[in-house]
Amino acid sequence: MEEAQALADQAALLADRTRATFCLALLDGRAWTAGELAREAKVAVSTASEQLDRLVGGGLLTEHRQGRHRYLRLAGPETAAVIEMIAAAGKRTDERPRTMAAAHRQRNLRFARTCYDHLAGVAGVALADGLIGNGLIDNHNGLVLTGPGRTALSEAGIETAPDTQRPVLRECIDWTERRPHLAGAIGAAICRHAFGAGWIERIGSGRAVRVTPAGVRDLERYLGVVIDPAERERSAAAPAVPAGARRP
Amino acid sequence: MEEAQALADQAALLADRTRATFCLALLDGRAWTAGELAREAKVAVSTASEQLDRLVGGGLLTEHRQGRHRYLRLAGPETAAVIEMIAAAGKRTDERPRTMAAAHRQRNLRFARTCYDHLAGVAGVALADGLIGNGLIDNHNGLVLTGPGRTALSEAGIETAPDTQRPVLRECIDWTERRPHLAGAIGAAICRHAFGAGWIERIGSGRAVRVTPAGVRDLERYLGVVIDPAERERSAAAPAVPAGARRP
DNA sequence: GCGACGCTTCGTCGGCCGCCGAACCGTCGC
DNA sequence: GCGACGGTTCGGCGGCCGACGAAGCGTCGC
Repeated sequence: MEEAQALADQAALLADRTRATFCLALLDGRAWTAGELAREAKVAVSTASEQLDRLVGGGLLTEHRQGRHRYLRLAGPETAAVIEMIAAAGKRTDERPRTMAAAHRQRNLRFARTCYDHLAGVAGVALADGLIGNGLIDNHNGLVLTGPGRTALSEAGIETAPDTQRPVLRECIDWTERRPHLAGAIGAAICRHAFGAGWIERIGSGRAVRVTPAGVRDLERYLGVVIDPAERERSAAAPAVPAGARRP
Repeated sequence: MEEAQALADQAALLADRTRATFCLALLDGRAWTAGELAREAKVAVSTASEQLDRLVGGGLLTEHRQGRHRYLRLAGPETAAVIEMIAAAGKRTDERPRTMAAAHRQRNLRFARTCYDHLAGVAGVALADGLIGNGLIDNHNGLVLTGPGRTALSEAGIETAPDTQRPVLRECIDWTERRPHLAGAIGAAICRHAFGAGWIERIGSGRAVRVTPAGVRDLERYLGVVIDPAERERSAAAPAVPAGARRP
């Protein structure tokens, strides 16, 4: 009944190419202006303005007006997770890239990217595995930063005091790797610091990032995590995951 | 670009009251016929037939034709998770039930229900917590059934051999409790056996289930898990969870 | 065989929705 | 002040999409 209507309304927010483009762009966790988003989606600013109203009204986006600018960002990490999940569900058919440039772009994206406000991809998963293997993070009862972990992060210059009431550390399933990586306040702090310290930098305007030599060095030095850039070359093909447990 | 189109197409499958009704009904994990679904959504069978084509074509549903019947079910656990996630995202405004009957229904649903093919709700979370506390399930490195756990489940009559290649045991965030419960092949096996052995039974035609006295007894006897039916009375109000980490 | 039944296909209608351009409003810079 | 600029509002257009009924097809039961 009206529960169905609510579900339909919620889904309808993403069921449009223009609005979907907005949300995918905003998945990088940054705030965009209305005009930037209009250009990104190649629509008139008037169109963008109306569609953004709907997304804000539906609770997917939050806005922040400042002067003559209207800044928009995703409402929160859960929103980003929903969008990633639906997008991943549509990726059943792991289509192969058609051109060399596309293959190159896909390889970059698979290797390292931002997932809303934290790190994902092969490198993101490796980081999570490394910190758990090191004992800097304990996964015995949920994910918890250990004493040594807190020390190591502090020494690396990463703030470990949660500034909000969001979960400090939580898993986020990576929908290309199908493995968990680090989200939550700490995950975001690590990502923020990695940008600030030049450990990673964006490739072009998308969500793909590159791990810099300094990043490889400092990640090993401070966190004891080894990221092998050569791994990037091997992150080409999709793992052949069946499209859900089919039943006869 | 076309990634946005794919996302929009995927979301569009759910962005319709009729199709949403179908999917919500199918969340119970059972197979429904096309006619049943048409009646559920109060549309002509011709309409249902067409919409079901789209859902099957989009990969959300699988069909199974037998005689003059067309059985439909959700394509898999991931699909159910996506649907639950979007529905939960729309539930931001935790509206209070208006009538006594609605409050009663909500209480039942919050206490125990099926989440596609496994158990959720307060009871589902309690089951997960209990098995982990008991040491029957180990959560040190993902969720793994321990030796004693395998023995206990066998003695209870629950098959522990995975029959498919789906993850044996995995967490599934419960979107009313915001706590993990047991999904995966084992989670489904437990649920299946709980129905078969009369531990739980459906209330009406929805997803709500009741834990029978026999269920309470056997869950404690075989699995060492205590489910307190009185807890049902306290599962009325929604926990006041903020609608995502808003940013200033 | 025959009707009853479950489902599908087709044609059609109505409404919603996304898009644009034009006009307008507020902000910024000189 | 003025123009430039970002954004919003409004009216209108076009297309898509979901709804239905009627006709048709295959299956089941007698």
